Amino acid sequence: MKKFAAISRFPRPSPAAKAKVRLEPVRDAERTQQAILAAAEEEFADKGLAGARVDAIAEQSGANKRMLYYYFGSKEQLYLAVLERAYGAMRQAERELNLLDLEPLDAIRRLVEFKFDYYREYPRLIRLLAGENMLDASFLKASNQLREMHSSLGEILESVLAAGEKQNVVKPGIDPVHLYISITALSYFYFANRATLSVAFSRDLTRADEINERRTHAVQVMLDYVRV
Amino acid sequence: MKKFAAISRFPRPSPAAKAKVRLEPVRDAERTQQAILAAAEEEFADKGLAGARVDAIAEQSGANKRMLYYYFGSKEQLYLAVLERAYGAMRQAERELNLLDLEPLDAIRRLVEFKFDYYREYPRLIRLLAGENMLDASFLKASNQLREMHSSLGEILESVLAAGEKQNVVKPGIDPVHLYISITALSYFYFANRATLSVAFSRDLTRADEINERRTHAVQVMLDYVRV
Amino acid sequence: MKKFAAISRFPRPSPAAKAKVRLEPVRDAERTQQAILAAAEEEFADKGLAGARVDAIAEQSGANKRMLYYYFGSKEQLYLAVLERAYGAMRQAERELNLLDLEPLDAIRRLVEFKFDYYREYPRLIRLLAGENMLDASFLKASNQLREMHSSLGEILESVLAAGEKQNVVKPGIDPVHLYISITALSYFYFANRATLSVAFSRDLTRADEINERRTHAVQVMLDYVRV
Amino acid sequence: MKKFAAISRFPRPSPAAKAKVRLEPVRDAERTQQAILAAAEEEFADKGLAGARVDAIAEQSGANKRMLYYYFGSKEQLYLAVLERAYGAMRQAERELNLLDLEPLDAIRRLVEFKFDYYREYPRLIRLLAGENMLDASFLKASNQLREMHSSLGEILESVLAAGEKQNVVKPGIDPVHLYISITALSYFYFANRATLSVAFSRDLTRADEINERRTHAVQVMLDYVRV
DNA sequence: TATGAATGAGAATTCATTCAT
DNA sequence: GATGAATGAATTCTCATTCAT
Repeated sequence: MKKFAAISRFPRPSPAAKAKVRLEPVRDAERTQQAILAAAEEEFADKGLAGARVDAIAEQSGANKRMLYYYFGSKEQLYLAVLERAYGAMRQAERELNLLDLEPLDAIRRLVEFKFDYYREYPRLIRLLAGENMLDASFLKASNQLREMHSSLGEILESVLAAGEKQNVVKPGIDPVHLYISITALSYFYFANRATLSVAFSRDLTRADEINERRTHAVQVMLDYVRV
Repeated sequence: MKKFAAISRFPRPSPAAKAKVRLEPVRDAERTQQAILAAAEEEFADKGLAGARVDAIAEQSGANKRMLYYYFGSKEQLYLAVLERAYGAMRQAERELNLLDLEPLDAIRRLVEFKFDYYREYPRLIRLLAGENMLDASFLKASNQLREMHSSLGEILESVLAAGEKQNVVKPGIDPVHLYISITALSYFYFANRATLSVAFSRDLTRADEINERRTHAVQVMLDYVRV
Repeated sequence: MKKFAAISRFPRPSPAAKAKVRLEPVRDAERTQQAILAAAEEEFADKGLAGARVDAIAEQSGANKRMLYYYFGSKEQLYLAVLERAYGAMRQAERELNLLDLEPLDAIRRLVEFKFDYYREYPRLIRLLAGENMLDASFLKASNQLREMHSSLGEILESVLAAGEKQNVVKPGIDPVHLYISITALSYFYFANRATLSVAFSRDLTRADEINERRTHAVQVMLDYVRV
Repeated sequence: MKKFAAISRFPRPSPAAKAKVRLEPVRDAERTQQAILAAAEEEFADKGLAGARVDAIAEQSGANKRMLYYYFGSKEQLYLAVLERAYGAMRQAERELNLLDLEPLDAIRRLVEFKFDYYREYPRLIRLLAGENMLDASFLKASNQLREMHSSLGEILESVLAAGEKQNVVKPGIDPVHLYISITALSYFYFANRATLSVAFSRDLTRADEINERRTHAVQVMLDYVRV
């Protein structure tokens, strides 16, 4: 008897699928696709594109392997679908931050915390991005959908910094792109490399108190940098 | 039991291997092993453990595929040997920094610059580490050699910070481990994710002037953070 | 849906397979498995576990090599399946002998003849057992299925001997296990070692008249032993 | 520092080799060959021709792998050499039995006991023979040396039986070849199949008391058969 | 006579993908 | 839409044997 995998809360299944009554898992296109995507996300995040196994995804999703090709065409296209969904969800969340409504320093703090919290709650994204970087972002580059998803944060941060300068609370000359990269780096690197770092420092960096301490640290570093 | 001669600052493939020139069949165990290691480092850095191809390593190294098993036992053991060499070389280089001989703020700057320069010159290390993190550092954890290679930088940074506090040039209460992680993050993330970042910001982050700007930025961020 | 009829007394390769005729690609799991088992039995009996070639089994069975792993997992597990089938069939045949319905001496004679005839008709079993003995019965020992297939003949022979003693036609004190071993030995050794024996005695022991003579001899030896 | 493997007591090294003072194991042709033969005998007995590993033999013998080819030419020729040595030693031992000097029934008993004891003390021979039988005695057949080593026991047993008949202690009409085969079978099968038999009867047939009981049983069976 | 490095032909196993129903 | 069987091209690994010293 087949079971569908739990579906990640981040890239949510469409409301339609969600509203469906859970009956026998037969002949429900939307639901099958979501189950495959969820299983694929896990597998690709865990093993990378090369290490992922189509068989594992099929089994984990509860769908027949043939369905995977039916809906997505190939392993690579499935990988792309996963990437688009996860990456798109993050970009969407960023867009909903409304940083321009905040005081400049609050906006910086908000962004740092958002990045940190997002990665903490959705570590698969980090692994997907790490894998994609090992592929030189070749799928990101090839994706029409994702090419159009430029981070708008560059421009938004530019406005934030400009406002801060005008209010004399932010030092002048900060490159918004490098600022964004650093904000992301402080969280991403921590979550991406917890494994090797824990070994290197003989200190369990996966504990909740360590994580909270890191969050405070990241905010502090970035605020110290932007403040006048 | 084999021992390697002193390892050059970055283990790099010999020019011969790089040009895919077949080694003349000199029966030189050391040379063959080095050629295999060099080729393997490149392949594993490029493709990760799962994506790497033993055949490709053999061909690239100019050695017979059988030699790879003769000397290293299996693909995974070869991967471990590569990791140990690359990781060990970095730790060794860190040890030679002699940060304690510098003024506290100079030491911080020196460390940021060192990390940045090391990754810039040896990007394969980043890719190896990224791959290893996707494996949850399972090989790092399993390696006796590497387990003993705890970064000594935790303690060294602690001394640097203490000295800085005493001289009243460093703010109190900084956690040396998180400081080290942030220093590393600012460089690592940049080099590791240049590919996706360049897409996201439509800006070629691989150009030399961008890289230099990044270096300056990283130093600034960390100094702003530690300064009193 | 195709199904094979009850399996003939000795699992033997279908004539089709024997003639190396490619099965038409009917998608019939049961049939494919049986074809693989039959081909594997022949190969393992011929060459032993180490000498058998997975490629040869695949070709002989008419199935794709991949199917072999699909259904049996590995060469060793396939070997085990073959062993279980062949060994189980013999134990089953033994169980159907109903020795207790016969007069004691008739029962002994019946058992000797049965063993002899079984090995004569199914020489692959001898070769499988010889191979398995060279592996110290490691697969027999590891098989849950086979562990439970203790020969019941120990107890049955015990009853036969007891009845014979009571009737004063069998001498007392005979160990049923050693009796069984000897009965088996006289047939097994002959068929297993015909090759070397024929050389040693410059006498073709594979001829039908030699075989019949041997059968008579074996019966005589065992009856002379048990008779009072 | 290399060590030579212990050399089996059955096929003994030549006296010359034996008299050598044990110095460093360099450049002693005879000794190297004996070490290789001893290691090969163990490996071939354990694994069969197909399962045996040339590397294992070389390592176990303490000799360089190249030496193995230097002295024996190939894996198969080495196997043959092992077979010839082991088989020849048994035939030689048989020849030294001098059965004709004994009373007929004593001669039979002597032969049964000899076979039993020889296999007990030299179980590798059983495994070598079992392996060779799986190869259809192809090496025995091909060996000039072994072809000439017909068992003389056929003729000797014929004389023994004739004498027994004349003395009226042996029943007439016994085929000496089948008698010899049965005598061998009762011991060989027991030692060859102890592994599977122990499993089948849940009884440890490798214990010393079991073995002694078996010896008595074998003598009894054969004497009951030949006696008038 | 001895040694360790090297080789190429296989052998087992894996994997993404397609077919027949 | 869905399923399980089937496929062939890789892919890792093994092995007997030979070469250079």
